[in-house]
Amino acid sequence: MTCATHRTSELRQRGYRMTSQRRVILNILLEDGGHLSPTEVYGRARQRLPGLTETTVYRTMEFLTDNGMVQPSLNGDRHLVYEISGHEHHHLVCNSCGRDMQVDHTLVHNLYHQLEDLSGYQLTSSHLTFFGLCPTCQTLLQKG
Amino acid sequence: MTCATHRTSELRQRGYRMTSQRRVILNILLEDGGHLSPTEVYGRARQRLPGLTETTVYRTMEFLTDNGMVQPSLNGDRHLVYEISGHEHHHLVCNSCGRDMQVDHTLVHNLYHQLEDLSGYQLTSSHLTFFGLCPTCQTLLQKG
DNA sequence: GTTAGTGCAAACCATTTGCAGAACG
DNA sequence: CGTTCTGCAAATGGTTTGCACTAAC
Repeated sequence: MTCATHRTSELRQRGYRMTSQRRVILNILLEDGGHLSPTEVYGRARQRLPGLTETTVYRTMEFLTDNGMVQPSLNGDRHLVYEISGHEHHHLVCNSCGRDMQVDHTLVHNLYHQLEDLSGYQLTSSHLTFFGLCPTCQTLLQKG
Repeated sequence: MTCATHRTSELRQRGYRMTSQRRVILNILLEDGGHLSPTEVYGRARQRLPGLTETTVYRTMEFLTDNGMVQPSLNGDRHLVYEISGHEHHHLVCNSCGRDMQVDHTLVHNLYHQLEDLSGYQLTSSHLTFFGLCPTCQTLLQKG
């Protein structure tokens, strides 16, 4: 079963429909893998789907968010951006040198299950950033 | 040394000034402890400081963010909100209705230690947000 | 006195809404 | 066929900008 048909049936089960607009927007987010603003999504999607409107992009982003397929967040300019769900990446940032280490998602798995059990929520994604001092900066600070 | 004077000297060291506007806004965020939108901050701050403008609130929020004193994030409605830095509390947000549940920090404690052991980092703080569907919205979506 | 910061008013741009028609299943 | 979904156009509202004035130090 392909990615697209899987998502289609997922929507159908809930009484929604897979449209060309939703398919194109999903593919754009999948291909990019990063954060895109509604305007950026619109700019790319209209090339594949002339006649598409920004209104539809906004409504689609909200719809996909409600269905757990995309994830909203803020970019550095405090503007709304979206990324496809399922690409879990977490950050471990050094306050001193700014080094950013990726955190393996398997570490977070246990926490996920504990959270789901305790809250009743069905988790789809997360944004985790940890701040601290990396090993190098710890020794540098100790030397003074 | 009080909280306010500490922040004042912190700013002064960088060539900035502590103003009544910045002090009031910081206090409001400290007292609330939660997430406030620029409009909410404005609504509360103008009561203590008549004549304050929304422009100043926006500029102050950006300024405090750049100086690490407040933290921007998204609320459930995908709107920009701010909270004071240094409060260790984590979020569990429903993608559908926006309900936001607090996550007990003790849950995250284990993860902290695992991360420190594995990475060698010395953790100081974190910003954790989990997304998913709350129990209510899970049943609503299944009905369609 | 010098420079950072604020108020004001206007512009800007992202986002939302109502409604009629099109498309999906 | 019925309901969901989209396009259109217009309104809304959050956010930004330029400039003259005020206040911090």
